[in-house]
Amino acid sequence: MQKLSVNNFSYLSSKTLTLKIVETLKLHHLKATPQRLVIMQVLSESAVHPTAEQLFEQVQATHPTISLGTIYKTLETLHEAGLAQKVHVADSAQRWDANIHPHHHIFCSDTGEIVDFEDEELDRLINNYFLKKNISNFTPGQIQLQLNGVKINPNQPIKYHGH
Amino acid sequence: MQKLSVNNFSYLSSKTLTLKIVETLKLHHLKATPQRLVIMQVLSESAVHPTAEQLFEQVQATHPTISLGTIYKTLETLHEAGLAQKVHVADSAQRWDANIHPHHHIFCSDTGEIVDFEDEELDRLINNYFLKKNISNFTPGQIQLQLNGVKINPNQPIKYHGH
DNA sequence: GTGGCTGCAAAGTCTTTGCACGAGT
DNA sequence: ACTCGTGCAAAGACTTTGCAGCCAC
Repeated sequence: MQKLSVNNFSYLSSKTLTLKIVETLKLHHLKATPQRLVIMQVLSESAVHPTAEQLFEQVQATHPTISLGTIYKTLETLHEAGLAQKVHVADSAQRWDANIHPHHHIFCSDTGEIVDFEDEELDRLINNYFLKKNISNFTPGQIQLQLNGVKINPNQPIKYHGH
Repeated sequence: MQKLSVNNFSYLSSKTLTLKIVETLKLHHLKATPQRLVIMQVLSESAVHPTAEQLFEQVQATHPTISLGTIYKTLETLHEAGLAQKVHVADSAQRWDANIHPHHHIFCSDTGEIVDFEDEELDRLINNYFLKKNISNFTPGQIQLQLNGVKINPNQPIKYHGH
């Protein structure tokens, strides 16, 4: 089945994004409920890799009746459908990423900030390496790299060449 | 301060390992209590990257009076001293690793198994890459790679060239 | 109409905390 | 002796679950 990433459409207007989300949900045989639409939209427009709780707070601003339980269930459902990724970092509740394209993470241990890092050259490098390296009794899948460190100026964003 | 990894001494007899652990603790100005000795010994001899609970069960076999709370506190203390690493994987409580040498992880999403992966060539490759790549407003530290996948034969261990 | 989804609240799991006592230095 | 560490139990944080009613299809 074709997989559509929710947040590869950030150039779209909010209305068009909603349509795209509806389409994506239907492709995965999931009902396009208003709750799911909001949650997916907020997650896909977020840059912070939010926790369920953070997502809940943001969603509440416009949809105060959506419950925290629904956020949890929806995120798990999206994950099972391959529409959201879990991100695991130190000393934090489960965090979420709408970017389902294989990618890496830069993690600031001071602020807890996570920045997506995507680079073909790096992927080629690592993939070539593991092709040479024989790992027996194991079928490799996604490779995820995490670059830990600290921000120099906490008020400025982390950037990298290619952004 | 010199940092000693607890589990770099697996070739040592149990008695010598204990002495090494005492020495390591004192180096870090931590009291060498029997509880800490057992916990460090069990962790350093474990291959499964155990959770606090799993460690507790193993410790109980020989030291039934050590409490779970002490396991948690001890692990956190060891972590702060740089003597134990946290390992974050999907759908699991916090897991622990006595190997504090920078290294990577192979993770089987079927069995939850984690295998340490250490290779100089890979580290050189990645470090060179990030030296070229300019990431601004960020002081990079440890790079951790996780190779996700599934075991082919669940009853056999995962191995790789160089093991 | 029906099956899947939601809201609610309760329960479950994992982890931290406070405190009095005990032990290592 | 003094300070740090431990055991215990309670509390806290995070997440899942059960179920009745509702809504997208």
